[in-house]
Amino acid sequence: MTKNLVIVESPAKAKTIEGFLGKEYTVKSSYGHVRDLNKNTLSVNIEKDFEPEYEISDDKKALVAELKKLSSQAQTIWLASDEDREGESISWHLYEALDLKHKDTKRIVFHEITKTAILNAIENPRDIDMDLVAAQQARRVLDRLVGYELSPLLWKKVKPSLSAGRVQSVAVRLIVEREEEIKNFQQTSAYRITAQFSFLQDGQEYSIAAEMPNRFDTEAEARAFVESCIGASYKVENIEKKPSSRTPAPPFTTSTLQQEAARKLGFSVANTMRLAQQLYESGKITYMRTDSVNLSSLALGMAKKVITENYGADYVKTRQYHTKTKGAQEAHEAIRPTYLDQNTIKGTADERRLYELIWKRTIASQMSDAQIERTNVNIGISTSDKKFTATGEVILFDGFLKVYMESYDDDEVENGKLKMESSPLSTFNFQLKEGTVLELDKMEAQQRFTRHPLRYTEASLVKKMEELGIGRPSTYAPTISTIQKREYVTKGDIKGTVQAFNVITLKNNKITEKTGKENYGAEKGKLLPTDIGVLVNRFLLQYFESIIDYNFTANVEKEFDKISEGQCEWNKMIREFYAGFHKQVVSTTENSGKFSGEKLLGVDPATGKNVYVKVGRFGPVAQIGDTESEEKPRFAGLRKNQSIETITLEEVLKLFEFPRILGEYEGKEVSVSVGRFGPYVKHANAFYGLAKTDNPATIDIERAIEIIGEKRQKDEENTILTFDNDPEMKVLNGRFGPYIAYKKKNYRIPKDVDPHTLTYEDCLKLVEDAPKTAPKKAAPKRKKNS
DNA sequence: CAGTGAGCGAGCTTCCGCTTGACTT
Repeated sequence: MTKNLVIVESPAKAKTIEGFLGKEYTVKSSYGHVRDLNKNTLSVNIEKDFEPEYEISDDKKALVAELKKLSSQAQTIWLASDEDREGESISWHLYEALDLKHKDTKRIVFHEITKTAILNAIENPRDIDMDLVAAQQARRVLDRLVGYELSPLLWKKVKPSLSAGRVQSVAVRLIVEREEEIKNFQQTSAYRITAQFSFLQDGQEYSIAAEMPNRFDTEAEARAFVESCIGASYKVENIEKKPSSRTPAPPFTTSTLQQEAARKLGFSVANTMRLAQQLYESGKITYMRTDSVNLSSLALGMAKKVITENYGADYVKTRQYHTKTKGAQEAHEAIRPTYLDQNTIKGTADERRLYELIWKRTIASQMSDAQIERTNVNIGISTSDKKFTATGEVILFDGFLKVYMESYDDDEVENGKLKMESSPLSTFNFQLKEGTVLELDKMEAQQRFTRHPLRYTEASLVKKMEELGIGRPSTYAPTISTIQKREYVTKGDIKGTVQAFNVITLKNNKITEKTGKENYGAEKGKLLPTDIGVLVNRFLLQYFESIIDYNFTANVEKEFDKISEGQCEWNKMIREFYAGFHKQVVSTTENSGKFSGEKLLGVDPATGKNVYVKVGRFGPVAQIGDTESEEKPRFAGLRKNQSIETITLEEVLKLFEFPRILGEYEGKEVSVSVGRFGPYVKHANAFYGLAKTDNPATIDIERAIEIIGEKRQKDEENTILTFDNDPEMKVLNGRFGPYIAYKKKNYRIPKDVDPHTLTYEDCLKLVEDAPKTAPKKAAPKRKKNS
């Protein structure tokens, strides 16, 4: 029997807090929300002013029962979920689901997990803020209405099982529109003039690299300029020294951690979050889903001590950062090491690398500015008014740079705005004087091409979404996985193209010209829209532009804020939104036809029939013949790397060349075809995948038989046991170790059993005792071919 | 895993945010 029951959201937090409070307190976790709308129905009663129909989530039933028991025995129940909209709602749902009494219930909040903060919270309890709960309810209901009315519309008009939502559909839109921008990009070029100078000082030769601030648009202008420099002399006209400083980046939030881990360590967003979760659960870092850059006073104190000890007092400058992020709720601290005096930890290599990144960023954020002296040198040309400039940076005091420097995305560097920050700091290690005469070693006019904007990476998409205020720290990673699961977007590489550029060189007063070659536009691990993504986006843009408007979330957030301040009723807001939205859903349902993106490619030379490409029930498909005609059209699915946007008639006709019948083997037909999982050989109702080096268009019967033989041998090697009395029962060795295969289903073998010693009866028993697995969802029904 | 796309109709899919394990073929 406990006197006080404290309920927080996360079990790791519960453990820590229990240590701070005496034994009169039991601390439990709700594991996030305990109630939600039913997944299978709309669960919003439109007639009853949008009343939500909540239920205890299946995986929370046991937990709620336990909490209910504990709370009935406790004198006081402290609801200590996070201090934000969702957290307030979690407390209210707990209050409802546990049947708590008002007089026994206290709502407390804290932003940092420190003893002082917790004790202070206990001293200052309040009631549940029902306005904030209403705002969360509005958010929840709006998302449900949008998601559950738009998705079925897509099933009907575009393709089954698709989805749309306030967040994911905007993420897809960003990726689709970036691709369009790239497609419409008009490349131009200009000539950049650089020069290499040298001079003697105290008997030693120094060299300086300089550049002309302006570029020439045409080759003729560039050449004319270079020619005008034949025989010219060069002189330092003035030198400008400017002190400047640089400040460290704020501590990590979820979004900036994902970005830096991608740039510096090459981690995917999901991988970063998995590792961070590990670090959090083992107590090494603070909570990893946060939009706050705030550090507790305890952390600031620790940082000061660590920096002083390691680098000296000069390097300390503690600061409190403030978020600039739209809609930030700041329920937690920034992501930081729990113990700042540990600059490394035990763990896997990746855990260590992520931890060290967090440690450096946190420490650097509390260190002094770097003091820099920037030197600009103007170099005059005797034959021209134009000038060259050379710049150099000297670090006078490194400050935080001793520990950490933030990285930038390539496009930011390209844009030039971050050039100085990101280029390696160059130094003038000599004293230039005004009037120094410089020797020209070489001058070059090089043709430079403008570059299209870069495609999004996972991390740069998260960054963009955060800027737009779309999605939350807990949903960035899942959203990226959803839009890939729906096949709106794939992750892939773009091959660059080789591009020629001209270079005009002036050396020893002689001009030479040559052509260089450069690989342009190669990109790795980028998010690319698929045909389905493009089509769904076009559909939403045509009929529901307001929902995928980049400002939609920001606008409804303003409404939610009004609700949370008690200035507006949540039902009223939803009522007003739903009136227009639902009308549009109904009119689109009734007035629009199938939205398949059908495109007439041309005419099949063999039959004279029309050839189309479109998005069909199973994805992008090519079609020969008209649907309305007497004769049934022929269909062939597009390959993974093909798109209805770019595929040619020729390529489409090739798709219809399969299946190719190769001949006979063991009295059965051998054919080759291309399926969902790539090219395969089919023989006697069995399938054999082709090797990467095999071409299904040219493969012959001999090679096919070879492939069949190889696969059979491999299966043989993976077979541990077979039984004469029942050929359907097999013990096989698979990816996860030995298992039993029986009647097209697989069963586990207990770890302590040697699979080689199993008898037929043992196997049958294991099959029968296997826990009844829920029928695989969405298992496609298949006709038995007798 | 490896088919599919006439039309019909049954029965399925789906949102965003809060949180962790259970479990894999």
